[in-house]
Amino acid sequence: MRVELPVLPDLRMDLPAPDVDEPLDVATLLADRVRLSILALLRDGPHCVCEMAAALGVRENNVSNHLARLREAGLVQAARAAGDSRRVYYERDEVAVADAIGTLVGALR
Amino acid sequence: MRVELPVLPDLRMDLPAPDVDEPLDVATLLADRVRLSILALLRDGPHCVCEMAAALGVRENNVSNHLARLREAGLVQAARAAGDSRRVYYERDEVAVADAIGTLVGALR
DNA sequence: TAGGCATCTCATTGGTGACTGATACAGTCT
DNA sequence: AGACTGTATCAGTCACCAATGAGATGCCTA
Repeated sequence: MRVELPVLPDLRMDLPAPDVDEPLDVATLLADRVRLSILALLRDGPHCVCEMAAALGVRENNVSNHLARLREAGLVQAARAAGDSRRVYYERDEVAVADAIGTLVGALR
Repeated sequence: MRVELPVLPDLRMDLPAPDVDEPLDVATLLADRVRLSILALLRDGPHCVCEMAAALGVRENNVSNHLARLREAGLVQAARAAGDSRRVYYERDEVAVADAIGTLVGALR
């Protein structure tokens, strides 16, 4: 859809490039089906790696790889199960998730 | 950081995969430096292709490619300049941008 | 009309990142 | 101890997507 502008603006060839490094990191982190699904799965409480791998139909080491990236970003935390500490349960850091969203939204508003 | 869980949850290997198709599309669209920068540049009013290309230090056809994707997603609109209709000014569709953000945020909350 | 400018389109190519496979590590059970 | 489960790590491979290059289109000016 194309609308006519009322006046001809003069060219501004000196615009500064916006700093999008941080929001870009957030968007890049979210722009993967497995990672985004993990964060969605963890909305309603912690889950272990094997549960998430089964839910998403991907292999456990693959999930583990993505969890490592979410961990490094601070969006999730790991906790060994008390009864069987072979299993590692992950939960979202809600504050960090909210911060990340805020960073991304802040770049657009 | 690793905290012990109080009890051992029983495994839930039947979790449904969350539907993240739409929020994933949004995140994928934002997860590019040029596209995210374009949306940031357009916060304070319309700009033409050459202005944005200069600001971002990339070639015009490259910017045009990314604008085409943002257009298809409905996030920006094109308008020929009234005085010199060679130039095409782009502006954000604020409603569509807000919707896109809402879609992405909704997958995480 | 010709020539130049601004933008668009599209096929090709290069680089980044996700998946794989193998291996290592941590914990459980007999 | 040894076998097994669950998770983590890492190098290698492959697919996808952004940048490029060439060409086309639309508009302006002389």
